Amino acid sequence: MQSSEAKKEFIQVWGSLGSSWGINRTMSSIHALLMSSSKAMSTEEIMEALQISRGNANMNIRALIDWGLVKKRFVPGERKEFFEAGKDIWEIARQIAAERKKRELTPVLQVIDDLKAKEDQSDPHFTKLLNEMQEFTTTLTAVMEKFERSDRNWFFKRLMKLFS
Amino acid sequence: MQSSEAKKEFIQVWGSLGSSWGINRTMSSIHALLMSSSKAMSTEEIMEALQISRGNANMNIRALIDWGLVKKRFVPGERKEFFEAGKDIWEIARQIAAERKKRELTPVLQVIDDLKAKEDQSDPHFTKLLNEMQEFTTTLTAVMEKFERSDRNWFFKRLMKLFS
DNA sequence: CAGAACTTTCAGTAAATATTGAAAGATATT
DNA sequence: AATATCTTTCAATATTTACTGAAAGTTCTG
Repeated sequence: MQSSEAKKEFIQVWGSLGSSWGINRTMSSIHALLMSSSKAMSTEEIMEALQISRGNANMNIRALIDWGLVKKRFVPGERKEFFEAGKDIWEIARQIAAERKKRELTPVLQVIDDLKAKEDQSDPHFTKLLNEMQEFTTTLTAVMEKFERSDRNWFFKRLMKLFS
Repeated sequence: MQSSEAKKEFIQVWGSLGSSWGINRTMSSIHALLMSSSKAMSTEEIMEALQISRGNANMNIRALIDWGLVKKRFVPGERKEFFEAGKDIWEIARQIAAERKKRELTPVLQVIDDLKAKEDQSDPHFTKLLNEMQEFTTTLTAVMEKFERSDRNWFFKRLMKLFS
């Protein structure tokens, strides 16, 4: 499958966007490739399309599966695995938000808790900072959980309404 | 000024959080240091506290100023510059959101526009993807702009109401 | 169960990114 | 206007992160 110029550019852009958000370039490129492909692709095809090694392809496909962004797909009569990405953009956003919440927000809440316990109260300014940060993070977590559970459009509808 | 253990840990955690979001570790460490300091600090003091070189300190302080997270502060009788970070966590979040919108969301909208123009319509699936991505990005941009302009208490109140 | 088809791992290497420190550039001071 | 104080720049270097490819591992097939 030879991609159109537009698809290639899309893959490129998505890759660099990912990398500026702390997600490795290859991982987001594979994601873009699979999103823009209408059929599931094998590891070989991905390697070929992006000109990357087998090890790299394999590792990043696994990472995408881990993030819930890509699924294995068994193709009748084929022995090897095929992969496909979910195509609904709101669903993808929800998945990414949920994962980042789990990976980054939850640990931060934990750390703040620990710090508050350690902190000797000698610096009221710092104590206040920790408290506000805890409040902020807790609220943000709640927002993300709501988003995580909301159905496709409910959340953004509410949000837009809130701001209109 | 010798920081407490808790402050040191806070700086450390904030730094690694930043780096997992594509912001360089030193930049977020300096930010954490300044947030947790009740007085403005000079470049020298920052270098000393974080054990970093002058060049590194200077570059990252400039970046923080660029992001609107840190401000110069002239101290009477002192020739050198002092720096201080805003302390209001909602304000900080707003600033970061606004900057990332400007740096990443706006360019993406531009690219999608270009791609839609280039795309030859031969692949309806890809066309649909681009359209949905455009819709999504536009909505997200609108939400962030609202957040950007809203005043602190208003936003917080509305947000809490959404979840009650 | 031997061999083929495919997947995973990981030590070595390459590439990207961040940091240093010394020199050049400013700006103030006498 | 020479000197001192402070800031910025940037080529060299160090560190971190990502990638490769071959070998080991796994699963399927006849």
